[in-house]
Amino acid sequence: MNRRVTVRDVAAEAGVSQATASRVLAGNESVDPALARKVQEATRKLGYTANVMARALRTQHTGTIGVVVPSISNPYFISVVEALEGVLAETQRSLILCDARDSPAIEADRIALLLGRMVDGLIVIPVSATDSAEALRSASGQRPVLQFDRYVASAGTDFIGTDNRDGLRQMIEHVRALGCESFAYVGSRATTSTAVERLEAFRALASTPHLSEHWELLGEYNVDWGLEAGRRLLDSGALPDAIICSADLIAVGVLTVLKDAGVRVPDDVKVVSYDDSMMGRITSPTLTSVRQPVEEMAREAIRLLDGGPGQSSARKCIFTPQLIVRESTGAEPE
Amino acid sequence: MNRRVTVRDVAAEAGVSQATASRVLAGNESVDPALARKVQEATRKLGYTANVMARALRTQHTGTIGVVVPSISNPYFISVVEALEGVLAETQRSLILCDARDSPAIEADRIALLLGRMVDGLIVIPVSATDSAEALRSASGQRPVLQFDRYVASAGTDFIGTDNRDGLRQMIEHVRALGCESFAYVGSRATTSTAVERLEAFRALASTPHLSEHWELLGEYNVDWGLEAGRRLLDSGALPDAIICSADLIAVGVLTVLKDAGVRVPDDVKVVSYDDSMMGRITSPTLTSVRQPVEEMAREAIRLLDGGPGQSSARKCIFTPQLIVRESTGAEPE
DNA sequence: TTGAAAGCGCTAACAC
DNA sequence: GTGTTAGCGCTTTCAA
Repeated sequence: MNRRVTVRDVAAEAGVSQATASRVLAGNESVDPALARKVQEATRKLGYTANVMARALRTQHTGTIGVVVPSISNPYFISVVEALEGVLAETQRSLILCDARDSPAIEADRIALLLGRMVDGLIVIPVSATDSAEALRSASGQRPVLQFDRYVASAGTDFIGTDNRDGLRQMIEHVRALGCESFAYVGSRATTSTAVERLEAFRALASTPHLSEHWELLGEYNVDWGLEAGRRLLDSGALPDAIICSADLIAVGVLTVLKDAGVRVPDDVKVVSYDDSMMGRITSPTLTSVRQPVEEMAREAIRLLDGGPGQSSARKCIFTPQLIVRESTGAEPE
Repeated sequence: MNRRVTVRDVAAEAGVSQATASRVLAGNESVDPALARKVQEATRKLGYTANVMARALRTQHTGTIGVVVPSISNPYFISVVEALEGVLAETQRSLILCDARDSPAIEADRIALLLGRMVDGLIVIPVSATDSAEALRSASGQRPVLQFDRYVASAGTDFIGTDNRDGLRQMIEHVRALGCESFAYVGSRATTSTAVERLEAFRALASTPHLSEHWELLGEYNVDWGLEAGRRLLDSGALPDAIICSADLIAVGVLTVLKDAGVRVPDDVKVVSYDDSMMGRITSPTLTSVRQPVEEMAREAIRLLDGGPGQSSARKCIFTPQLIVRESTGAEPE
């Protein structure tokens, strides 16, 4: 646990000034090739790596962006992180990740942490449409901030998301085409923009004038809620023709309960879901699910972030998702 | 995007020296209550938050530890991160997470990044038993470093892990008790300590003098490899009585292929796995899997890290895992 | 091209 | 109890 090796050490070893060493390390300044080589060698010999914090203190940027997700155990969020990581790697940058554990307080804390560590920008999937606003707003006063997937209007930051309404439309048209006329919606409580938009779209689309009844079960974005909701559905007596789940995590729970009760999917009831995460490919049956174009969204997110703060007002960029049909609505096993 | 507000600003606003302001902010020094109040007010009025990097540059610690995992999409690693996060939260600390994307080069890079950001310590699940050594060794010269789950002996750091040999013993004894006599092992190539230990244990335990044949399929820790291995098993003609998988991710792939081929688990073949991650609870059938005591391991990890570098030599702390029996070896559906 | 020196925002000696 | 000052490791004027 030796003292860190600093530019000063490198400079001494190479027999040049600190400034020269720094120039060589930066690469872009004009330095005598001979001296440059000496510095390179010293660097290698001493195993020098720059202290990012000290450098950042000076330059005000770090080549890292901070990412805060509501829950690290949601595979959809993980896929977002991986996509962002890929895009950043193209420009030699990296990301540091924090988990808000579904708590606005922890989220605010992590945002402050990242800001204090001088990330060049922040990408946040907000925990709450209301309680996340303040932290986002105050952060956006210091660094470019972009909301991803979920939108908090009052935060006043740029936003990348998808058309949840259209996603729901695709789900419902698909099962209607299969003959379904009654629907249950199993989603999360309306605490996020995605939850609100999906629920409203469901309400608008699920019932037509002359037919179909529908019902709604609202909880959280996790497997346990899916299990619970599945049980309630079963206890209520009659099942709908189709169960519309607002996330794969939830659908997984629902599917499990259905299976245990001997209900056959898709024969007895169809199940459609949202996210198209890895989970939906390992369940039995596999899940028909709405895929969001995560890679493209990630690329656009970094582009916006790099563009600095929105010129005048916050920019919104909405992508169109696409339904992927699998066994839970009757696709043949691959 | 205003200029940051600094202690200097707060001090000026409160009409005291920078040092006094800093003392008040630190809290533990003795300061005239009247002045203290002024500083508090100025802080609030200006919306001051300390710059963690500047502070760290001075104090050499940050209240954050860095965690590097081989792959963020492996739910077992995610469970480790969540456990660590919980333990750190108890002492108002937090963690920043980096994904090595299964590459020793990226891993080295992330370790340097974290070190440059002055984390107080590093917990690493190494990507490779050989290629991760250098980065770990050099990091351990600067900060306390602890290896978790996988061990790189030459790195010379402390280690927290589980007894993989015993895990395998439990798996095999369990299926033997169920009458299985021939086994296939589907694991990852021997590039990590866990892969090596599990494979060796399998070899030592799977064949007894008078009966049973066995075979080995070695690939990666992911679902695709499980799919591939499952296909090979099927193509080879006869199936073993039991398939021993070295990770849930792999078992999930194997199970999928088996299901598609109409092979019944556990009737036709038993499947046992390792990790007891969430995945194993959503597959059909659910997976019998070896659970590692992640919470306790996390707590011990932080304890070791806090204890500073190993007094003399590297400390190793080995926990005992436990087999959880589920449907894939015949447990009744909950 | 190179070096000396200032300063990013903060804390900790050391003086008063 | 409070202020002055040095310096954490780095980059970047400004002179030479």
